[in-house]
Amino acid sequence: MAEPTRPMRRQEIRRENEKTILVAAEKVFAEAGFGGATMQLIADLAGLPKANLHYYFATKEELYRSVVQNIFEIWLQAANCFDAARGPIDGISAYIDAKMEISRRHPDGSKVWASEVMHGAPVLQDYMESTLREWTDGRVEIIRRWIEEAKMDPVDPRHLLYMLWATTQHYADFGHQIETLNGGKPLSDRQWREAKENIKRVILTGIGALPA
Amino acid sequence: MAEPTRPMRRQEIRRENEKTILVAAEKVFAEAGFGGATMQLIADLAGLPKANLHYYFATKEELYRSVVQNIFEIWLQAANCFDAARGPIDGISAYIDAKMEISRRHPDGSKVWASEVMHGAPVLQDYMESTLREWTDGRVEIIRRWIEEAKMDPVDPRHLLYMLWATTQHYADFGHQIETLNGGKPLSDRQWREAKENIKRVILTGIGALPA
DNA sequence: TTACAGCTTGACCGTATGGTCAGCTTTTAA
DNA sequence: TTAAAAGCTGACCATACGGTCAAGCTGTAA
Repeated sequence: MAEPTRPMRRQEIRRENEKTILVAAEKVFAEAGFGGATMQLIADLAGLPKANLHYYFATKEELYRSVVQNIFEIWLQAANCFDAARGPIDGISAYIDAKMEISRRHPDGSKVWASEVMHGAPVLQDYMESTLREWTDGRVEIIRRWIEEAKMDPVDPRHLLYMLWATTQHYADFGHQIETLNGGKPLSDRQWREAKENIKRVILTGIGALPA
Repeated sequence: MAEPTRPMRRQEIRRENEKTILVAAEKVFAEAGFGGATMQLIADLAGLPKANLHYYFATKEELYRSVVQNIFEIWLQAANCFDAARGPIDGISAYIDAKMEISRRHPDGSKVWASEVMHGAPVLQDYMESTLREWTDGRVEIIRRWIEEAKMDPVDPRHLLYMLWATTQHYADFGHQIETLNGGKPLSDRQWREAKENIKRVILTGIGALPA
């Protein structure tokens, strides 16, 4: 755009094209599902010939796997909020904020992830049985400690985690439904803030971390 | 099975075949998504020739629409729990029970519904803009009254509803993830009961309907 | 018994899709 | 300057899919 056809570095070309393709793919996979997505659709959205996609990603499955792994990384990063926290108020608040931000900024990625899990996690089974399980076990331990230290009521840590996942993820996966019920308009900044505050208040109060 | 080829009534034939096809279709759509599902797969699972499916359901879209409408009916029925209730404890408890029962008994239907909404509700848009909106507005009004009557804290009714939907639906849509984290085994009767109780306690306490 | 309507199905068709490839252009490094 | 490596792409292919249809079968009602 700026410079008239400055020669691109190999590295740049690769990085840029892979990025372009991944962004397009994420959107198409989110909108149509794996089965409904076509390489042609992704290529059109990326503004590249279909054969070019196959140069960077040998198969549709490989491209899909890349998209799913990408969002999984983001998802795991949000996990860190949990660690440094001194108690449930800090930790869970930060986690809800982080997950809601993901739902807002990466709704397509969230949908792809949800779709993947819903269909039995054909490509992510390994991750789920290793990384995800470890992560979950770690947080369960943290929550258990909070309960021992009387920082919250004795709530089953796993079901609490599911509740956090479900509630935050819902704003991405069911965003269309929420939008429809919101008069066809996306949630405003204010509404997102209210959503976060409601979730935090109900859950933190519900587990006895905040005074009722 | 019982009688050796007793001649079937026309009505019976139709009802039975439609039922068989719908059951098979629900499963295949849930597992593969609309795009990934094939009429052949559904036919095989139903134990009928593919051409026979097209006799009862002209197109894949029509079959899909029937499946989605079916689950939507069930979904709406659970709504009634809300109505007769005298307060949030009764109403929300019953609703959580009903929705969790749906997640347990109709996980495939739940997934199809989730998938449909995630992909922008191409066939259900009308329902969402009429039936679902009316239903939602009605419950919002009920919750608002409960708040006025000081039966619960002033929580935003919409975000509370989303929380109920999300949390209960999660056990169907992300059932595979939950199962994986449960050591590869489905939740037991006891675990389902614990799930329900945890959700109820956290939410009802969180909205100030139960004493902390 | 018969004639008709509804049900069944193997064979078939057009199309769209994932994937391939040969030949071209551009970058790179010596 | 040059030759190899990397990137690009139009044309092509085999397959699988949704859908059709004509011919046969079966329940129904007179």
